[in-house]
Amino acid sequence: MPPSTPSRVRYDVDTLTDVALRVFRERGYDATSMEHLAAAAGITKAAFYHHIGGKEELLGRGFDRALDALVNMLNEPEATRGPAIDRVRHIVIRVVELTDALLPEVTVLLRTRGNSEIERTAVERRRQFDRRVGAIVACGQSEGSIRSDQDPQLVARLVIGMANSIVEWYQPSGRLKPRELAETIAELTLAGIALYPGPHGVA
Amino acid sequence: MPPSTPSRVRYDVDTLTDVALRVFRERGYDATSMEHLAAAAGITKAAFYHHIGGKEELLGRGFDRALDALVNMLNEPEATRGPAIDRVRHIVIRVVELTDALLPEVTVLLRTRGNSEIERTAVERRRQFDRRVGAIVACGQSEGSIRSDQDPQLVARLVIGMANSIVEWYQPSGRLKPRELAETIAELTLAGIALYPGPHGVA
DNA sequence: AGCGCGACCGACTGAACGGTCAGTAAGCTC
DNA sequence: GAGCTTACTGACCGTTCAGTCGGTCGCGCT
Repeated sequence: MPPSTPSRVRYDVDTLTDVALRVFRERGYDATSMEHLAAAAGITKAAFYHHIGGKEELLGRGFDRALDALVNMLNEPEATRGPAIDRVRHIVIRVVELTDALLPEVTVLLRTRGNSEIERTAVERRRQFDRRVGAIVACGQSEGSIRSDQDPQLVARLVIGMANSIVEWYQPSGRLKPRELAETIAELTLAGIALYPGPHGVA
Repeated sequence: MPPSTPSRVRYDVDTLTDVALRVFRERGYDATSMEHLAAAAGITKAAFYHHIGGKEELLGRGFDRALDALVNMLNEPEATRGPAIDRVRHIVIRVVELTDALLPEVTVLLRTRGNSEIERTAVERRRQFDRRVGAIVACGQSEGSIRSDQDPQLVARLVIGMANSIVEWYQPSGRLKPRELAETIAELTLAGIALYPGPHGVA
């Protein structure tokens, strides 16, 4: 038998983490049993435990994947140099792209309630991400590229909140291409939906 | 003993539903046991079952509270008459206000994954809500009050998504008043965050 | 005073949970 | 082909879950 068709499919930690996060995204972490994961992977529950330390380790690996990608993105040159409004635009686009690439990981991260130590750590890292974006918004306000009539931290939360909200309905296999979606969200974030900015709004 | 200080606190279905939804919001529905609910209410688990039919009934009551409020809101005169851009603005503000007033209910609704029949029904009702908002956006595009370079259903999802995202961090007891928050979100939705709309964006 | 009833409790049940373990089969090495 | 390692299985463990049940308490009514 050629080595391209092995007699038995082999699994490793990363592959099983992929499977687990896909199921976590569909059913939610708490509603997913190890039997669900085993069935989705095509092996027994005990075989799962041969590769991983426990259910929560799978969750932690998902958190790390998502948070590492998000934090690394904030260190990209386009997110650290230039006018703050352009940096915010880049961040919004990259958040959407990363969500497309790591949809299960990001979805699970966003749904976490902080019920365990590992979840609370992830929530705290995510808060730090929001705070860094808030600092960039504040920078843009003193620069004059971003409107100064709103709290910068609140603006950051809302902008990131809109970008994050796509996990509720977005399907990578759908017709809507991630690039188009990212551009749309960046455009709405920066310019809003109104055609004539005159008569609407408060200020 | 005066009737104002009864020897035993009495509970009814609505009070217990309040307690349950508060805990569901903090821990998540699946991670919440009936013992958690009983402890939060100050009674035993068996006493809880004296008033309600089961755990899922509490969830269903939360769904109904949130969805009834949201759908009724769409039938308010300010959401059915006038320029579509003003109707969208009103809807955004009311969504924030309702989220403030029914924070546990709305949060639990938004986190639902559709694992049971009652959850799937709620998800479907929520989709119908989004679709009705999408129709109003489309109306505004043909009216000329909303920009026509984006898919109306996508715009609706994103606008509602931003408003919904506040459940992740908003606390009704905090310094930020719901009215101010609602105005900020409506303003960002309509006009965006950029100060000079010229050099930024794609189109 | 005594009765009835709704509210409530402690103790329980069967099922499902996360996780363990002894054992097996396949592949590699010498 | 003996011996070892890795991947995996089926049966099982203790715990926790949603939900049940027989009985008790206290209030209102007569």
